[in-house]
Amino acid sequence: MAVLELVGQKWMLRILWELRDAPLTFRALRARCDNVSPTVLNQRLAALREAGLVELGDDGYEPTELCRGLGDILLQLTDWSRRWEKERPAPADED
Amino acid sequence: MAVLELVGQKWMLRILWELRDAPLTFRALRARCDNVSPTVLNQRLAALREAGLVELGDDGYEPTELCRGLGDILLQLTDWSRRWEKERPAPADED
DNA sequence: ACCATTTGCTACGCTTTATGTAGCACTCAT
DNA sequence: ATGAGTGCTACATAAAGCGTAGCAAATGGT
Repeated sequence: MAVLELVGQKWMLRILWELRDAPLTFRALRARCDNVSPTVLNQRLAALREAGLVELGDDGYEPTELCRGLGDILLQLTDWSRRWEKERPAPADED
Repeated sequence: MAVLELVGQKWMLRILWELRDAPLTFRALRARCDNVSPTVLNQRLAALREAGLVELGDDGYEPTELCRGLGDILLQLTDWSRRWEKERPAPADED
């Protein structure tokens, strides 16, 4: 299950999520991702580009056709997330 | 998108994936996850339990009802993964 | 040509997180 | 009591991430 290793890395899901509907420049994407350090962002984008999931176009980074299916799944994930946040036990205060 | 932070942590997707159809003991789960260090596994399981997604039953750790929907999404993710592995550009050799 | 702005991206020192091994406390069967 | 299984923790080391600063190239304005 190679995708779990790729997409299970920190920031990966977030990055793909932020690119879901419009291209973003490196800096804009960084801003969307809570100003993740450019070092990590670059590493992730490099991995995503090598995997053929993201490409750098004229308007910034955008998901490739290959990535569309993943986008749908991410949408379902966030749908599920909303339901989960309503039903989950503890309101997520840390200790 | 709180779920992205929870589930985007290292090993999280893998853990949920390994628990997809049968309960696993702490040690068995650890073995399935490439012998991830017990420190991290315990941290992740604690987070998943606090989130109400996983519980410790008589036969080991298992996803809760709340988690079922997520399981379906994970299945789709692995479906997508199989397609992706056929069509992706580089055969994933590291450098 | 010159300057300011924006682009993608890298370098560096520091903190956080993960790893790997060992082992504790507990339960249960023998 | 012994041995094997359980969940989980401690500790030192290695890896990953963070935050800030800044570089080189491209763009637009004067």
